[in-house]
Amino acid sequence: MQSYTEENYLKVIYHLSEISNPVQTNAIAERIQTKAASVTDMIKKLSEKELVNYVKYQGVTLTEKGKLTAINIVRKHRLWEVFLVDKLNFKWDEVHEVAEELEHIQSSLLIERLDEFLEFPKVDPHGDPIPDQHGNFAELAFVKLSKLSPSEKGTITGVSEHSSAFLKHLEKLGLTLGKRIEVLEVIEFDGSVALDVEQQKINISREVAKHILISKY
Amino acid sequence: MQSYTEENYLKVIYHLSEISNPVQTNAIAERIQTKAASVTDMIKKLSEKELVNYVKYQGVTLTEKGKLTAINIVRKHRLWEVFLVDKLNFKWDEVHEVAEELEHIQSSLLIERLDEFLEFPKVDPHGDPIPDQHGNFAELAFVKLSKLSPSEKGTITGVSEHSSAFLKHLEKLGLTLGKRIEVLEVIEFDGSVALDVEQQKINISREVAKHILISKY
DNA sequence: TTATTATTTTAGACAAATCTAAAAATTTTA
DNA sequence: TAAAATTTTTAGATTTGTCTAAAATAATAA
Repeated sequence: MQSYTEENYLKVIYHLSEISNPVQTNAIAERIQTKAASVTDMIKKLSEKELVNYVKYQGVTLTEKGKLTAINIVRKHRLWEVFLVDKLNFKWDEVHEVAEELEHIQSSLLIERLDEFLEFPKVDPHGDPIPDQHGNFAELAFVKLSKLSPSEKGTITGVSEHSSAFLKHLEKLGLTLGKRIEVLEVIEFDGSVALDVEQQKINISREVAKHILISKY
Repeated sequence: MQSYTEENYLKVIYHLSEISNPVQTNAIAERIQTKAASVTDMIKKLSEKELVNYVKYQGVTLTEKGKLTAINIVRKHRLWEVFLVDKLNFKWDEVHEVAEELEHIQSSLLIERLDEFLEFPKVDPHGDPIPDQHGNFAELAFVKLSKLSPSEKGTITGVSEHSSAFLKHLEKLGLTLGKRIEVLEVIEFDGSVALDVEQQKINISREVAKHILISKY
């Protein structure tokens, strides 16, 4: 069994390793809001427990065991987010912090019953997939909006950035889950994208486009 | 804001002070599964934060501030128990440990929404009353006999345990529906209760008293 | 390819919560 | 009421997770 803190490190390493692998000490420190020295200490501890592979100065990767633990926390986090939005009427930009706490509750009975109560959801309110109890993700076909070319169409099915600033920005632009979009133009100068959303032409920066997930069907 | 550990101490002191006030160091140590020395340390800390009144060797009482904090944790615990039983089909004897964890989640929005979702329950699955967000308990038609203080009177109007062993025990003691009782004394040692029933003085354990419901009118 | 800069690790310290062992205070018993 | 037993507190140590400052390593630039 891992401590609350250890769980947080594993989760953060899991998320960061989707961007780059192995994960750097400083990247973890920034995400966890702590100092690099503290990260090194914790990494050593996780390494002794065989939850991560660690080579000095080279960064960390999760072991199979560490990855399963991390995915389990992600599962709990996303199920709780569904609960908060579907049952308690939280808005999608209000759920993250509370789910950060709830994800550490230790009871597999609780989480399986919650899954059932929510009718086995496959994605969370941000469109991120929810793994099953064995750590397997359902196959979901989506692409970053920033990867689409002019004239390509699709439906917004998720985001890969969950700060409330970002989510509020999207709401203001009318870019919410389920909306149908078409790419009109990709500006060479800065990579920004011109879109058609419900007959409205809007422009978004490449930074924003990168975090919008599109299903092409 | 209090730590997880501080919250636990406050909650335990709150519950123990219903049996005897002030609360002894050893009583807390036993409940929290720790050593008396550790309790003394924590009590000093809580005292500095003005959450408890502490006199060396005399035990502790909660301050108004400490009591409110404790009641708030009790509120959260009981609301989560209702959720687990009513929504996730937990049995009433499976909920306690999970609720012990859930009660420490910090989000008043969460707890108010949960209250609403559960349709503002007044009692938890064990029949214990759920205080409102200001720490007030609703006046209930029934009170557990174990909650009465010396000299309080009432009429036996129900039980919250239906095993035949328990019911036979009550018959033997003459504690049947409709009988008028008066609490003579609550024994500090084990929380057992001395009663007057039809001019007879009898003693019952706290465990039994907990399952006898009294109407005070 | 050496110098500079950035990143990471080590060493030693600190705060929170706990522990053991011994001392102090209180309560009970004789 | 003095001795014995119990309860509580103190003193000093330990564990977990963190920190600062300095040293080591790696990456980048001249």
